[in-house]
Amino acid sequence: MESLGYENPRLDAIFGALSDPTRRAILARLAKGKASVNEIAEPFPISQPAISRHLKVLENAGLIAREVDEQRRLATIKGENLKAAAGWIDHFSQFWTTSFDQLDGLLAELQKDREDE
Amino acid sequence: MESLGYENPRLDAIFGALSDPTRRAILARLAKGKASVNEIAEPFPISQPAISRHLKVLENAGLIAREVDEQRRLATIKGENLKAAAGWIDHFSQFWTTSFDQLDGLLAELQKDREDE
DNA sequence: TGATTCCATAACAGGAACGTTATATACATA
DNA sequence: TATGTATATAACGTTCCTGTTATGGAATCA
Repeated sequence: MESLGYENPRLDAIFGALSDPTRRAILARLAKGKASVNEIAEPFPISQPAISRHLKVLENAGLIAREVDEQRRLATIKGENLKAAAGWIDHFSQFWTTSFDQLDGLLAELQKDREDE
Repeated sequence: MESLGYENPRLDAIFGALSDPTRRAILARLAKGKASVNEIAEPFPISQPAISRHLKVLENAGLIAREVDEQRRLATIKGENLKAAAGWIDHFSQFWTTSFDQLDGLLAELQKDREDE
């Protein structure tokens, strides 16, 4: 099962990628379908190299995949790693929405995850 | 309804706060209940001022609240803003449902929680 | 009062992040 | 072949982030 221990570089990268408004907007754009770098860059007031680097950050976080189409590089959304982020949040959100009775079980689960590392 | 536009400083702060493993661990600790700064700092190999600053980052992101108890400053989890992050992810996850199969139920639950507010 | 505990803030250093412009590379086309 | 288009990378500067040590303030206790 998914690790939820102290250190988790994958979550670092995912949340770090999501913390930038340009990158969130890029993901929003890609949610409508794959797009080339220039198509992605068009609405933003920053340079093309800056966009290329944002794309690399998203790629390193596993949030997008890239493919080659002639001289263009198309980017597509990759949902799996975003699921990891949603899963982390959801996991903890349970602590604030469930009764204290169930808290112990959830805590035991967390503890187990940490020990799995 | 919640804004999902290009810029959203609140999401910047929330995702930025979550991108650090120490801060995620602090939230995990606080999920077990309120704690003082020293109690929070105890398991970490970093100095108390460093912990104090992490707490300030979490507070600025609206992820924790603080209260005074004699000479101690207790911190508690504050779920609302974390739901904003979950909501952002959830919103876009609609487009990638293929890879979100097993999370659908949980996300629906989250959605319900948000509507209850 | 004086000492101790708990926590915050200031000042600083090292490195990461994000932007820029300039340039290189690869493919497409005339 | 020469040229234009699409994208990546290099080099650089500025700002932000995270840690440190030193210190200050408030509450507690001897």
